[in-house]
Amino acid sequence: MRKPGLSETRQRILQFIHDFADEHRYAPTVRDILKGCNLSSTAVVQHHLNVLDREGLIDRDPKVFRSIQLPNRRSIVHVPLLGTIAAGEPIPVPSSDTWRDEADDTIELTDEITQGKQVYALKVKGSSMIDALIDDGDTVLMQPTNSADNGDMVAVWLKDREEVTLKRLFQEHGRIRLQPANCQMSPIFVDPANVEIQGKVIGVIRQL
Amino acid sequence: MRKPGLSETRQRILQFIHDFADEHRYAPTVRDILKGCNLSSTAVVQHHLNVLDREGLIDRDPKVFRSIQLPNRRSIVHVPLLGTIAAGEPIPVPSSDTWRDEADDTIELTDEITQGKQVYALKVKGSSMIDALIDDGDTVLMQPTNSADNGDMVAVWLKDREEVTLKRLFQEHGRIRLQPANCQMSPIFVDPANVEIQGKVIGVIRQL
DNA sequence: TATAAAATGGAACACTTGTACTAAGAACAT
DNA sequence: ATGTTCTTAGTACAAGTGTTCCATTTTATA
Repeated sequence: MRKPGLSETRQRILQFIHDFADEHRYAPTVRDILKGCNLSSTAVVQHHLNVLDREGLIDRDPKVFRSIQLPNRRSIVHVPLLGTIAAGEPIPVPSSDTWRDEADDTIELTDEITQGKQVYALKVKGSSMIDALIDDGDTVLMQPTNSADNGDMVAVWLKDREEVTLKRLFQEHGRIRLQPANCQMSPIFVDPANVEIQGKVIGVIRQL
Repeated sequence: MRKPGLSETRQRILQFIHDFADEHRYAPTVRDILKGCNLSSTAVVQHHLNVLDREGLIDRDPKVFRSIQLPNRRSIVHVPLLGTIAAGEPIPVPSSDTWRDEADDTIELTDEITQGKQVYALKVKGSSMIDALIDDGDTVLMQPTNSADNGDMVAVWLKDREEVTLKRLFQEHGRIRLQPANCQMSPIFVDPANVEIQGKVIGVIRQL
């Protein structure tokens, strides 16, 4: 955590900004920092803020009060919950409409979880995804796509069986191997013409 | 989303506050709202803000610029990542020290995921938790406790086998039933003296 | 030790932002 | 119509907040 080459005072200022923002949900002023760090002149704070700014350790918009921000700070993203995923039915695929439709449910995650990607969420219905280590009631985070790299966990629609399944996908000379996440289970092999990739799974969330 | 009994203009103001905060990471001023909502006097904004405040639809600290906040907003919590969980070793149990030790890794989640509870995180090592539908590399969210209600998913240390396992726990007249999350698998029955509850699992996160 | 560089103090100043006052238009019921 | 209430305008002022200047002290460097 401690950055070398950073004076004790500036370290304290950074920490204070962090804690203050955590507590109040808005950034501290120069004078807040002054009191919070036991300094005795706004000029001192000003000086350190300038240095921190120059070194990229804080962001701030001059002309905007209370605009000090710590970079690399996680932000909250609103992930639309577009419906359910079950074995017997194709998954909802987002249109440009559904992305911004505020009327639907959303779950709020940090971008650490979504990895900064544009994702949507589906609630798992039923126990058919057990072999992907996904339980009834879990939430899966999907990235819309029609293609995938080898090894990606994808939601595929198997045309002949008329069912959707979550598996790791591998292209193998003329056929496709679908490998369950549970390593104790066997893969299935299908004809490429028989599979339709509906999205890539980038995460699973289970709340108990 | 749309609150009934809320004038069109005030609705727009709420929406603007939300969007502005999302974009800038700090709250709008009266004059920001003025421009953003195509109004033409600060007094109008002021008036609507007063009404919204009175109705509890916004929070703000008079005397603090840019302090307008929307209530019910998710906030980010820093969950300490205290170590790993594997079959063969007891899990790290947090002390009051480790909670605030900033040197350790943390993951940042919304309180929607942690359900507002005080939790810590463990990284799963190995495939021994497969029957709990938990894979190698998953992150489990734990709540420290020595007791549990029937049906809770807990981390228990089995003294005779010297291993930790994640199961649903049920007290049954003189014995304890440990039920795997995977319903296809059978429960095990153990002597109460043989189990030591190390924590309650309140969530699982998998990133692919 | 001598010198430069960095950090600190105190205070004034300028800009940002919230608030109050007044007046006028719009909606609405009597 | 008439009055009441809600909304919109324009403006001025007060308070919060960032910035600058200069002097002083402390720390680092040769």
